[in-house]
Amino acid sequence: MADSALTPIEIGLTAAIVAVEADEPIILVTGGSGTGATIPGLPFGPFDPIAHRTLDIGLRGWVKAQTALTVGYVEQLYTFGDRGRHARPDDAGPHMVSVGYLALTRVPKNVAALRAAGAGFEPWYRFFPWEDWRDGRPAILNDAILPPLEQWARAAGRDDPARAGGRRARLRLCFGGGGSPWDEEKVLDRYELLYDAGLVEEAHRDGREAALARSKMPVLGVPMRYDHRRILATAIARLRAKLKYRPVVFELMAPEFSLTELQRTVEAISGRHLHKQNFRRLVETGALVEPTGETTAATGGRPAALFRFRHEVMQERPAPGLRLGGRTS
Amino acid sequence: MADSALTPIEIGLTAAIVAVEADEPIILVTGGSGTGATIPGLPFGPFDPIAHRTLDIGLRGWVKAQTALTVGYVEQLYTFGDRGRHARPDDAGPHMVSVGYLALTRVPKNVAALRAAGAGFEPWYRFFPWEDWRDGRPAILNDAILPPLEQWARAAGRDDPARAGGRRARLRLCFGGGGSPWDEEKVLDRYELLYDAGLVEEAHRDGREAALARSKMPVLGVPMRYDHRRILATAIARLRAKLKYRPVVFELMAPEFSLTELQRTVEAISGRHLHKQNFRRLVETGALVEPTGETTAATGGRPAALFRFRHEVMQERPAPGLRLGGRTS
DNA sequence: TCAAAAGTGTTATCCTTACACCCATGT
DNA sequence: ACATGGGTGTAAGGATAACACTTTTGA
Repeated sequence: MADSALTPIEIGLTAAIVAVEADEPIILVTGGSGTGATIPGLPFGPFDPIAHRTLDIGLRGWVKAQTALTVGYVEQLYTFGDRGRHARPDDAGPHMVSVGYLALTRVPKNVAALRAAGAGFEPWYRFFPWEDWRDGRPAILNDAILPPLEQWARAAGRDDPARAGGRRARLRLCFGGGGSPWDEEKVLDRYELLYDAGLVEEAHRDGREAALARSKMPVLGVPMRYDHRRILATAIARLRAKLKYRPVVFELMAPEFSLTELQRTVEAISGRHLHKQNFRRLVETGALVEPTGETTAATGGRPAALFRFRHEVMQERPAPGLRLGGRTS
Repeated sequence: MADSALTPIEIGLTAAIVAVEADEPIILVTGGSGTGATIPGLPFGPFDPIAHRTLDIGLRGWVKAQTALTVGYVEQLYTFGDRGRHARPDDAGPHMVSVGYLALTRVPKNVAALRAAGAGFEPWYRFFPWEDWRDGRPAILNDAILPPLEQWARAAGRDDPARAGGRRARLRLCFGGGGSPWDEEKVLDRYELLYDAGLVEEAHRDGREAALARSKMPVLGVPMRYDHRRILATAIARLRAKLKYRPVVFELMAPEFSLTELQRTVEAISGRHLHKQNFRRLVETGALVEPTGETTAATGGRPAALFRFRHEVMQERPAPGLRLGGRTS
């Protein structure tokens, strides 16, 4: 309980750097599909306590130095000290703790610099295809996810009926069904359930091949290095939640935008459709934006009025966000 | 962006271990008032990646070993890598990153064991007297907090009027007034504001004595070692928020309790009064508890019916908590 | 003149808030 | 009998969810 000698460990800062382009949320990955054969991962950098006073400053430091991106909003997500999760059981290398971060940015002009560094932006729904409900319930759920999950729940019942019930309840809470609605914020819970059920490649890699090999299931979504997909799941969940009570969307928008563009961006992140009128009322009654007076030549149809974010709201109201209510629309 | 050598750092796990006794939230502190002359701090232990697979397991490990407490709920709060915050500028010791945790427990029987270890439970409002609104607005706000804070906001206006406006807005958002209500969840924001204004001892210690010495202000609340009070503020804020959408209160209750006891506990944590009928309806419509059939000989007055937590809710509904609405009652 | 997207007005419903009153026990 | 805390029914107000329709441009 008092001071004692602490074990030396290395600390890495892992970032989910998010932007939105063409109504698609994208994240910066290294070693992705475009750049080579290696499995994609999130960018990360070491934390050097001598050069940087705080973890946040350290993160901004290496991101700026290595990617030439200007990240605005930065938020710490979670700290993982997992051995036996992203490390192999026989791994005897130096121990590492990684601090996960969410960072928001605008889509950059000079993608060339990133490509040179072996990095690029990828749509995040490649890694989580079941999270995009904008065109209705994704087919992958009924085709490839729920059947093996239900089998996984049943499988526990052979020895222990109560455990099967617990698994079924967990399944229902995470993936909806049986009265429970789909909750777009439970991204991490769903990923962890798939991990536990051995349906994502990472579970295999971490030594759970038993479950995976036994069922010969197709692996769901594009896997990532270490536990980076878990960090990305945390980032998506946090961003989806934060949208509702902090005006963070605007970090992802151009300085001027139409209300439909704003709605499309919110929909892209939260992965579901929103009711147009209600969305507009929320934005309006929240006094989150102000008209610039300009209009834009639309992609077709009537030109849209342009708006900009009212920075003042942050000093006016306690929780200025888009309190998107319950279900779909 | 790729792998590179990481700086070795030590990692400490710092825990805010919370219980509630006699309608008072208490936390475990080391070196507190009862035990000696040293300044109180939160208990902490090293993280040993060899002995423990994850950070959470590591925390449970040393808490169990050193305090003989059974902590139920455990939640990671935040990771601080601050130099220049809890360390002195001239500090050249080994660098340390501390991971803050919130842990909930029942009040223990054998306090003797804790005392022997130089630890004990203290009411958390000693460290944050302005956070307890159960007997109405605390006098300390008007007496000792708001006047110097307003002066601090005005002081910035001499060179830079806009900055004074920003400070005033921040003050209003954190401490209410001018239409903004008091938000009991902004515990951390308030502490950080007081820190920035030089009104807590920790700011002095960290090298901000200028502001403090200039105004010769009385120091607010009992200070703590390092940045432990900041971690405690984070813990209180998180717990107050979590109450509303997760049934965490029950970790702090005896297995059987009356509804008034439950309400008193929630009030103790959130630091404000609740409307009796509304509270009961919330508990009832939430189906969070079930009657045991027993009653208890009350402290006076009619005997109260006893209830127990319905563990099943966690498998039934998505976010089972006490959705305590807006203002006071 | 027609397609395509922008933009608006209104109503039913639920949830939150607040009120005021009755009950059972110990002294 | 009365003080003390336990326990309940019900109405007003506001926020949310859902509805269908008009307007303005480019092809």
